[in-house]
Amino acid sequence: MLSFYNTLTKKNEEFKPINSPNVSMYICGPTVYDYFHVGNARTFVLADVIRKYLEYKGYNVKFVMNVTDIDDKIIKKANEEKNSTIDVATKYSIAFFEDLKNLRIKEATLYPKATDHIEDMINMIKTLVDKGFAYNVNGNVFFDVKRYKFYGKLSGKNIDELESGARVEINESKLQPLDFALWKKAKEGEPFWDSPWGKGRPGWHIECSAMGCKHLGETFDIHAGGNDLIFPHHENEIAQSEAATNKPFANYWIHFGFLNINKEKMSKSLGNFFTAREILEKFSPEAIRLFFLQAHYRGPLDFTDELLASAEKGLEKIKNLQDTIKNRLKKSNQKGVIPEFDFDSFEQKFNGVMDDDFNTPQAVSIIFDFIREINKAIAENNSIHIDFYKKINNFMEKIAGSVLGITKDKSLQTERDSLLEDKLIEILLDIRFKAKREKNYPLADEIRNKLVEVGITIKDTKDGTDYFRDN
RNA sequence: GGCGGCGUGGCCAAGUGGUCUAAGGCGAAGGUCUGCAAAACCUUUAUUCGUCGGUUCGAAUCCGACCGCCGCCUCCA
Repeated sequence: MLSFYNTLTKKNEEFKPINSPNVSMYICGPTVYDYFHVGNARTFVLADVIRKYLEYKGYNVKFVMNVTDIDDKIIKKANEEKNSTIDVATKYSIAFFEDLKNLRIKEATLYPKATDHIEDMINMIKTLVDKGFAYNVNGNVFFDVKRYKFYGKLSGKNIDELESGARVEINESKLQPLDFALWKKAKEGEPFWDSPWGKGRPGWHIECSAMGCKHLGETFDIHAGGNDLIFPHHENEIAQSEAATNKPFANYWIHFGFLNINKEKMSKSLGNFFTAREILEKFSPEAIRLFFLQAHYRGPLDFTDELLASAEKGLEKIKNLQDTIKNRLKKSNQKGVIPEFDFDSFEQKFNGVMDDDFNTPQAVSIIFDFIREINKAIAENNSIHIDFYKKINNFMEKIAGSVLGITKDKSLQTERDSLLEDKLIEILLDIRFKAKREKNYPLADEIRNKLVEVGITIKDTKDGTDYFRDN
């Protein structure tokens, strides 16, 4: 039974989809005005793992991630780069998709763009104006937070206290400072769309409401995003959507903890950030994912090169096992033994911890326990039946691969392997084996060293010599 | 000021009332295997969970106080 923490109710709840086995899930995607940073990457990877775990459990997940392609920051960037907002958005959208792919994040079912949904947003704003939840001041339309009596229910904030905080921008035209823009009047030279309130563009919050409702329904299952979106973004989404539809917007709200630099939030506005693509140049996507998954999704996590390096090191354990399996699958015969091994109990443990608020650190520890036991089983037996390796491979692919994404990427592997290369290596290993048998160690070592020079490492084992290519 | 979170071994990080003398990864030390390697495996590395009190038969886990750190309340994953 899967249960996880719901920000809306502030407790763990059993997950009951509206229309099982279908699950509707929305995650706030990027505003494409720059490359996204590692903090964003954490959110995207974690959402990816949750989505994949749901799929692993048999749910059919409709996973929607929006792309905000019109917004103040894009306009600003366009001015800086002396470019059009469309060019800026296009450039960084392309980069966004590349980075997602490089992080081994599964493609969403849909990536709706804000500019493709202006009509839907205008309609929702119209409804809000008609119902008296929103008001127009000179072509700017604001949501009246006082009219929506549950305002603050997600973030646990109270309107009056927020006002006394006095950090909210003073804007003469608003009824109260917390009111937020649904529609912004276009200034000179800014991109605009026609609307009943004149030329302008949508406010930031309305797009998620409009696109969520359109693609997932007025009420959907899961809405996820980073911690800092709880207020005001998600609070505002709830207010708008529920005021417009009279229905609950999303049933479960999941929020991810921050990635910090020296205990401080990594953010574009603080300038202490690394882009995901920078980090991908230094570390493998699997190591980055492992690093994220070794901490709980709701807590903060400090980011340093040292920590990434230790994740990269840990990942080698996984890779080494995969390499071993790959070798054995190639040559193991049908005659060896099949060691006793309880694959099911590992899978059950994995399910158990993931069902409990997606405890990925424990899930990872189970993978490592599994690897240790498997390595032991392999070491203890002289000749192992190929079926055993197939089972190991299936387990790893199913759990560590498909759900967590911390196994070595297969597509990369197959590209690098050529049959001819394999045969040549095997010929050399055969010669080396004979040399060893005749105690001609200088020749044996020479072969090994020469292979290392071209990026092939070999390991002598009870079942012959394994070899693998360095990545 | 309001709201929320956190403080566990050298580092990272699970665990939230008994199975905890506390998982897993990294690091360190020793060992097994090997012609030597590599990998793997084994052993050791927190009788202790920020501090001080309390509740309880029993607490890292609940309560209180204190110390320290961080986030949201403004665009932000």
